[in-house]
Amino acid sequence: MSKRPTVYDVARLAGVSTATVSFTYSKPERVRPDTRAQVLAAADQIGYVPRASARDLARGRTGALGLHAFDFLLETPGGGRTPSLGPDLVTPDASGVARIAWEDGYDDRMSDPRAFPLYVDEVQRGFELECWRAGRALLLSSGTDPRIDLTESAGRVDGLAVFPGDVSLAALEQVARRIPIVLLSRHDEGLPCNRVLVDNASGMRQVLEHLLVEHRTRSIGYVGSLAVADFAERFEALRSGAERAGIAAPVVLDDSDASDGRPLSMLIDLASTGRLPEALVCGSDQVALQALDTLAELGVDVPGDVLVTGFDGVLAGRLSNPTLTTVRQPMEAMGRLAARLLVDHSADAPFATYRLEPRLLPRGSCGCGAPARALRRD
Amino acid sequence: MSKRPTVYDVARLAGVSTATVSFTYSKPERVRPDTRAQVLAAADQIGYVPRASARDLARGRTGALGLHAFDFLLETPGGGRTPSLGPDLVTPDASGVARIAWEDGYDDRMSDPRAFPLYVDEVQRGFELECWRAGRALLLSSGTDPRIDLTESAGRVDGLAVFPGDVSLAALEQVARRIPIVLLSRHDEGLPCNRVLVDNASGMRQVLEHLLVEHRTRSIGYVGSLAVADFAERFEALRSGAERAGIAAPVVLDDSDASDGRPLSMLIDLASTGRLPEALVCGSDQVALQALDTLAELGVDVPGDVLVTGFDGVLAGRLSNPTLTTVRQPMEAMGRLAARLLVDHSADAPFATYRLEPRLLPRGSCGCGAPARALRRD
DNA sequence: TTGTAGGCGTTATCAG
DNA sequence: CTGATAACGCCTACAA
Repeated sequence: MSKRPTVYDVARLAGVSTATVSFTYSKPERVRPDTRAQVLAAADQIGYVPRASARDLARGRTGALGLHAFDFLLETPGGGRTPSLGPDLVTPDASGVARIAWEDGYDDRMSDPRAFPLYVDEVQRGFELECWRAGRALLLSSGTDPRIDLTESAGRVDGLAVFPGDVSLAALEQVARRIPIVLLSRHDEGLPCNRVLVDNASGMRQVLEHLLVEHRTRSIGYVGSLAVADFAERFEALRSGAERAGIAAPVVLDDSDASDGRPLSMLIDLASTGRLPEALVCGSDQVALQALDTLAELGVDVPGDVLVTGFDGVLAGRLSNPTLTTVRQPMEAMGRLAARLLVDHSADAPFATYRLEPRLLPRGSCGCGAPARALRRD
Repeated sequence: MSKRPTVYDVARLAGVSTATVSFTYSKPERVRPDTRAQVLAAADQIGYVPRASARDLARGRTGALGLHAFDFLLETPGGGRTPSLGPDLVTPDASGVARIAWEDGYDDRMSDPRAFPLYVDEVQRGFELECWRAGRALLLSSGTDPRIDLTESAGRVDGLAVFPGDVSLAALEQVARRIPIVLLSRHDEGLPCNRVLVDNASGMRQVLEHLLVEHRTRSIGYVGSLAVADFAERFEALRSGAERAGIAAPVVLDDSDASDGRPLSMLIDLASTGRLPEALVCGSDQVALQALDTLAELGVDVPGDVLVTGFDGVLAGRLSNPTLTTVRQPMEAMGRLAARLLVDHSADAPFATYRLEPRLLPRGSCGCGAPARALRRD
């Protein structure tokens, strides 16, 4: 009795059978009101809380949806997401109260738009909202061990959305055989599942056209890694677009090796030798913001000396100086769509790729700063 | 065989017993390497994914931590969190590709700093980070039915953090008897659990002192509801502070009834009859930003005609015009602390209340706009 | 190191 | 509407 109470305990106390107890929780309408009241009272009295694991086991499904990311450290080299510790746990005083103050700057560091919200956070939010709508619980997971962790979370949910990251195709294939999967911004071929991704080529075309038409740009540099699939697509669109427009192929400033300290060394080289192109098209907002910092330190004026554009549309781009011209991905919509595909999943529906349209947001870093009141409407 | 494979299937195929299969996953070191390889190969072949519900049931715990919120609609009346639908699911074409474009303004609405990230989001982020650190999965849940939903999620996790909202004390008490609970910004008395909250009084004292000393304010209005515990604490601190300072008691502009359409009718009244106090101290950033909007529409200049302050420190306060003077809660730290208390929980440790120190951030809405470059450093 | 068998707490089935 | 009982899939002594 002093152990965790079960349906049996409740049933005995309420003078009913376990089935009645079960129904009381899962199908209230199928049990007489006063019986129900008795059961609830009994449950209350002995502190009964139904165990989901038992229910899920019996039912054969969990009712939860999952969103799996991989170690953030891998995703944002040098980024601010490293899970650093807060202050040590203070011992409460006699009255059970602990006051915690912070060393100067702690909460500033902890509330940095450059670290949050990022792309994944906005997608995640969309996923959350759609889960609430569907009345589904949401299991968030993240892992460094690509094998174990993915399988782990897969075993807990009825459907799983997966962010880009270092996971073995084999593991994904395995999981995809048991539950529906949605790939977010991943281009892995041959997996039996739905995909939600953004039309990178369209986004880049919008950037290029804007630069060519509005700013008469004739020379372009691309800043960013080429290793990630999304980035590679973006660069390729830029390259082929430049070719089509008859301007020089974009110089590539790859920063993928610069994970810490002073990144963007190639940018520094070009800037200090006066060989900067007229515009720097960056593979992501994060890189673009770094570039803005670097250029500012070098005394290069943006957009006066060089135009800069990003990709993603994170909030930090509205707080930089100058504000960042960028391509906004419909991040929340991507998350919503992913969740919806999982919720509505039917075994026989064919898999599809959903390619969402991004949109150019001209702002200060290309000299198209919006008027003042646009602060609120963007 | 066409059904979901289980340990038995794997065991049979690998020519071992189910115990060996189990060990292969949970205690790899206790099984001979080649046996292990065989088991994994067999699992791979038939697409075996261990079911967490069965494991959790057998083990008696889930390994996951939970964060429970209540219906957002209740929390942010008239706010932008209403889970509205995205566009309808487009049918993919023959090649399995669906292109989705958006009506104008859709993604603007969907990416509004006034709706995200809010207080809860930043706390949640801290909680997430700490979960990753501890290698725990995180179950996010939200519910309208305060009774069922809370119990539901409680049944799935080893520990639960609870946001403020409409939940019956009885339900919380029930759950607290089975698993450790941490209350976030909740002041419910008498529950056997830890609490993490912010020192509202300290925050308000900082605001008041700033207004009195730096701006020589002599008359103050309080804007916001008094129904929520946090808000009530803030108002009380303001009231008693004003009394101590020998200035008039703050006028209360309660907006709790104005859930839609034109809120802040009292503010409009005062403004249009020229009876505005010198400073409007708001109970939250959200209310403060609404006040800023309303005042702008009325042609009242901030901070010229009236000073405005908020409370929370959400990102939107840096994007408003003028930027919002506010008190920042260490939101991420609160989330981290909550998770940590759950992870480190030991049955015999006494419960405590952790009261974190917030900090004043003087900005434009009280005429203390930071210098330009502070955009990045705040 | 590996196999056997009982138990974890609920749900579902099928009578009554 | 309620009661008995067999799954559900895995873990873990205990034995071999």
